[in-house]
Amino acid sequence: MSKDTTEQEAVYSRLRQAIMVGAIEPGTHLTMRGLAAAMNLSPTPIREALRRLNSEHAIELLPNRRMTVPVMTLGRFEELVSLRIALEVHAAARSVRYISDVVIDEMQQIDLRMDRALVNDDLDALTILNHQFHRKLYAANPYQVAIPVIESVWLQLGPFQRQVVKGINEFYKVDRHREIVAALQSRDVAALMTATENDIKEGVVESGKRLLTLMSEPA
Amino acid sequence: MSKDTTEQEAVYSRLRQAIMVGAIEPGTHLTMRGLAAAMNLSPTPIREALRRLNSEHAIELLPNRRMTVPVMTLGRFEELVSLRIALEVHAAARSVRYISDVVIDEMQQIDLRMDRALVNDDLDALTILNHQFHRKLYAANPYQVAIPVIESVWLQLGPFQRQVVKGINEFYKVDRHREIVAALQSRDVAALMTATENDIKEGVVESGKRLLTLMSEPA
DNA sequence: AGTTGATAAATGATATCACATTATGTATGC
DNA sequence: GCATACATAATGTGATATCATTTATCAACT
Repeated sequence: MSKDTTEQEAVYSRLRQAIMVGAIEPGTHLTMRGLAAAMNLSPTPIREALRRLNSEHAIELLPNRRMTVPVMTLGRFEELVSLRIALEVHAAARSVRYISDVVIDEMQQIDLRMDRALVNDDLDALTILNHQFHRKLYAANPYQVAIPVIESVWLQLGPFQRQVVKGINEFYKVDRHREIVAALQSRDVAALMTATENDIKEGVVESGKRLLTLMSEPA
Repeated sequence: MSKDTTEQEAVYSRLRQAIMVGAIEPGTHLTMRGLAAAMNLSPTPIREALRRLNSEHAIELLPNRRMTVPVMTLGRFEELVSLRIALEVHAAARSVRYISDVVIDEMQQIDLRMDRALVNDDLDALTILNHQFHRKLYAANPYQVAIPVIESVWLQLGPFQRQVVKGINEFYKVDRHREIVAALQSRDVAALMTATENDIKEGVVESGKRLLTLMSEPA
């Protein structure tokens, strides 16, 4: 039995992915023994994975020692989105000088797959591909240190993702991705920054706000 | 026996603090059983703490499964500092509308303690207080989500911190903190942003670059 | 009927144990 | 003398056991 990766790492990736696409509903209680039983493992690797996710603020540790996926509020949502914009605009600008035609081409490939996912109404794939598209750009910078930080923000927006995406699938503008690509081709940093900001804003902000406002009104 | 906090958490905080002030030299090999023996604990809580730190990129996991504090390179350093500036300028701007006289006063108190630490040549205290000063500002924003992200960057700059601070203690301009305070008092966002950027730049950048250049030349 | 109190079940935290992998030190061969 | 092969020690990983705390269940009481 060749163990190239640890169980703990596998559990971590799996849960992380689930949270990132919003597969775990906010407020869900997570128990170590429950997850352990579901994955046929001992509680040990589970607990390690959960703690890592807690360190990244993907999972909340309640005072009772219970763990749950945090619920989104309007204030937190706005902060997370504006942080995401600040981070990604920064990372995009920092990547421009390392951009090559190969990278641009790969980004376009991902964008094409997004079109297909959109047609198939595959919202999880849409989210994952969108992340891939942006990560591809930031990863062009070889000394890059921003991606883990950005992914941490994606993670925290994750639980909310599915609900938001559901509401905006028809409004989603892949056009912004084309603007990003165009800015990269002409190595236009300013255009890239505004395109990135607009992409994030149009992607989630408007409908997210609308959703949260609706949620908080009825009470 | 009232356990208000877990062993794992204590180990995590302790190691994190040590890394943040640069007490652990880059390249040092960390073994779980070694740390466990040193702290009179079983390897279990140690491993959880180390994994959390690894998730935050404070500790590197080598392919041999060995763990170490990563060494700094010039490219990584520049990326980390520019990321730190982007993040803190953003967080500072986002905090202004929540600022009160109480917060400003507390920041000035911290700044005074920094003056004393500077006189006493207590470099670790200087680093910790500097972090406190900035965190106090960002924490004024009640919906704030940037602090964990910023601290993650501090952590990654940490191992390098002691060497840098040693080289710049006499150049360190606490004046910039006064500029930050002045900008807050007049609620001048633009001035706050430039003061924050200058504070970070003057604090570490110049001497850090110099150090890394010297280090990479002889080799 | 609803609330409270006691008991039982479940949970998280840590230590210990067992196993596979990796490192270290020693001796052997060239 | 130096490199290689082997044996031994050390290390990381995960399972199991144990304990304290928390949650759930249910009966008794007002």
